[in-house]
Amino acid sequence: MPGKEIEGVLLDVDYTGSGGRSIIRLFVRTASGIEIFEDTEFRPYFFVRARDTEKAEKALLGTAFSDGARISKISKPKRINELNILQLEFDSVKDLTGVRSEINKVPVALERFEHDIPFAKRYLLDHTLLPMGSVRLEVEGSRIIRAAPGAEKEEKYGVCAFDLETLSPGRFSDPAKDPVLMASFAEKNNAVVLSYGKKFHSGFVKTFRDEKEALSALVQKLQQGWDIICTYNGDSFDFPYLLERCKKHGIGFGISSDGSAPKIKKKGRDNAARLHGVQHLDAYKMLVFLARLGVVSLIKFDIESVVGALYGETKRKIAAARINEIWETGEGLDGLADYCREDSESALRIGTQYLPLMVELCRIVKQTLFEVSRSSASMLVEYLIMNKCGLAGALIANKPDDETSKQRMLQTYKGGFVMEPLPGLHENIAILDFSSLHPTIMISHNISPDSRACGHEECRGKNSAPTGQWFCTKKEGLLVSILKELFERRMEIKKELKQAGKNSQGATLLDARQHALKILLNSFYGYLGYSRSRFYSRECAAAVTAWSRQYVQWVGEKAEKAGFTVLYGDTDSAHLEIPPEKSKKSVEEFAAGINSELPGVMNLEIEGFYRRGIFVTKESGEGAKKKYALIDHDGRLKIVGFEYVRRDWAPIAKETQKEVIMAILRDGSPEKAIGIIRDKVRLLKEGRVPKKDLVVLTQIKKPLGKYESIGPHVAAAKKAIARGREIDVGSVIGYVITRSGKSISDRSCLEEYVNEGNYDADYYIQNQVIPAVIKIMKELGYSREDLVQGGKQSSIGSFC
DNA sequence: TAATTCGCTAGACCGA
DNA sequence: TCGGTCTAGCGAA
Repeated sequence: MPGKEIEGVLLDVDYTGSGGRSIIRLFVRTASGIEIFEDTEFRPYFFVRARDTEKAEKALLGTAFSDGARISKISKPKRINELNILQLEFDSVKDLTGVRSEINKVPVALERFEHDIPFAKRYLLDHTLLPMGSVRLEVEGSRIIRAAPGAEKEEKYGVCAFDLETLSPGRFSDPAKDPVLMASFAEKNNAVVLSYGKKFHSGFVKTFRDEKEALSALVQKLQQGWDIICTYNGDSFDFPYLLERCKKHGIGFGISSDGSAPKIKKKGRDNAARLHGVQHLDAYKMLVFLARLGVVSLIKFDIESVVGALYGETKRKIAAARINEIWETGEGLDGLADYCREDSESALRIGTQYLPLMVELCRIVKQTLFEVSRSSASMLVEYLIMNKCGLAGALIANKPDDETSKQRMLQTYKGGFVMEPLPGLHENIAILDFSSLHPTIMISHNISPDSRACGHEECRGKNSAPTGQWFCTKKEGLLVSILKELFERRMEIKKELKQAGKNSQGATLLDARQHALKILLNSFYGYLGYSRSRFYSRECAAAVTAWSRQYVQWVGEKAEKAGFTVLYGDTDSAHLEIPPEKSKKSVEEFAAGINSELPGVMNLEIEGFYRRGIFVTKESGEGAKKKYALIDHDGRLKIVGFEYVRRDWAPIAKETQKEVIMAILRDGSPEKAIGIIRDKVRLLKEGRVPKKDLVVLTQIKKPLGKYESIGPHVAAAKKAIARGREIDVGSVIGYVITRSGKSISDRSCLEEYVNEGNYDADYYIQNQVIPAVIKIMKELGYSREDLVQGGKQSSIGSFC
């Protein structure tokens, strides 16, 4: 009897245990809400390799494992193109983990494979299903007969967010004692605050009799069939807190699609609040993930800083003590409600903004939003490799043990080539760079651990890296087959995007798609050299960089021969000075010539043309690498590596540097630059510079006790802790150098304890402003003395 | 259970 | 007190 066809959006996969069997559940959003289907047939399994499979099978069946863990079936896997492999199947995940941990009890040598892949992920891999994408099921009742991916199309998701404010009487809030004061709930175009027992005037506040009623109302809102619930730090705070308060009040907190309450799962070092079906997107975790991928660049991750950095809006912060005060006195309640509402609105805004990108990542790597938003670059690559292994009939290589990965960490290899720049001011510059250098080298030279050092003498002759490693030219490597697919898809999408136009209807989706692909493409090279990689190959990583050095240097040589002056180059780029007799067109022709000689998909593109640029000299007299400033023909500045782009310099120094660069590159006026510097020095000396322009931001990267060298940031942090402030590892602190103390560290103090005007002018002149601009002015023939009020005659002392 | 290497610079630290 | 070395953080690609 044929089953019913169901098509919907796959939100989640998990498993339940009933009667000693683990059963896969799919959460699919259909026209009638989020429905749950079960695949009762799919079993947990892993593989073992044995010299003699028959003996191994007997030995496995004859072994007793603890707690009655048992293998339900042993077979030769159809999936794997390798002999000597057995597939061990289990009734439950519990059986699998029991047997897996005691496999060495079996009296024949067995090597385990794919034993650490969680059951739900296993299901997704084996069925090539796309979470956050369309799925097609054949079902009988709620039982799945067949599951397959559906047609690719744009989906809309129901997204909401919530946030809590809690009481914290003189300490951190404790959910066992301290009530939730108010909760906010945001959905598209609407947000409300739920509170109780107090008088509010704002229309968006709904007031209840007590906490229990208010929280019940929140739970009701969260239960309305959402696809995604956003929080900001809900993994560590809002969900665990709400869970406990609901328990205390006897409120049913069954907001998951199966009616169960959120579960706090251990994930790495911290926790994750896991819902079933409906996806919990912790916008904070997502931003940490995106920051590591380089999608966003954020310093601090508290919501106020994030909103400031992403949207340029100042979001005020109400301190915990103030919240308590407002609640107790009843003064300023509407302000607090406002604040609470903004928090959930911000969580929703952040979540919604990056959702298209996240969804594409989910679909490409075939994992859920919950997993992907809490993952890392290496995990994304790993998911892709696992998917490919499944399709290619290959075993997924095991993770290295700690010892192996430690050993790997000690073995490094040579990276990209960085050319020493020609210091000074230059006019008429073109920057050329290789598009996606590392992935295109890998594709074009078939660099993959499984294609290295093949048996063919011919390949050795035709496709050897400068390191001497060679790669097969007959059979495509596994990583390369993945890269090629990603690369080709991205090219297609970019073409579509170009045709449709940046402001067209589907542009957001297409852009998210190409961005996701780009992120993945760029993650592969690093994964080759990553010590915990399943596909680690230092030889491959080194071959990639060796080829990169060869290509970029070759471009430089060609450019010189073509009559350009190579000013600088870093890893994948060449900065060329175009001589007066040459035109932009000659650069285009040069690039076209290079491209006609490049292998495979490698491509050199013109990044841009610039009117003027400056490279500076180090103290040692060499040209400084990774530091330059350019201005294009429309007056747009590009500042790279300079103090201006560094967070651990004071704004006064950074701003002065930018203005000086502007005066020189835009106006061509060193005199103007001198004037700017003198103005700033004068302001500093007169004590008129506001505190905010003096704050240096630095991250505390390890426990304060572990520092061998006590720098200003560590000193400031220690002093702050002595005053009762809490500073965690990872927090970014802002400090100011004050007047009282001997060393710089003695004089450093956390910004919040410093009064306006209390700063060491000498320090800010000598150690911040002057160093930031002197390198630039020196290129124009000016000395330290020239920066001083009164001109060349003055000594350094005159501005001290 | 954080993809890589290359590079700059500051300020502490330490021994003469 | 000076100068060299090392620790530390951050950025480029």
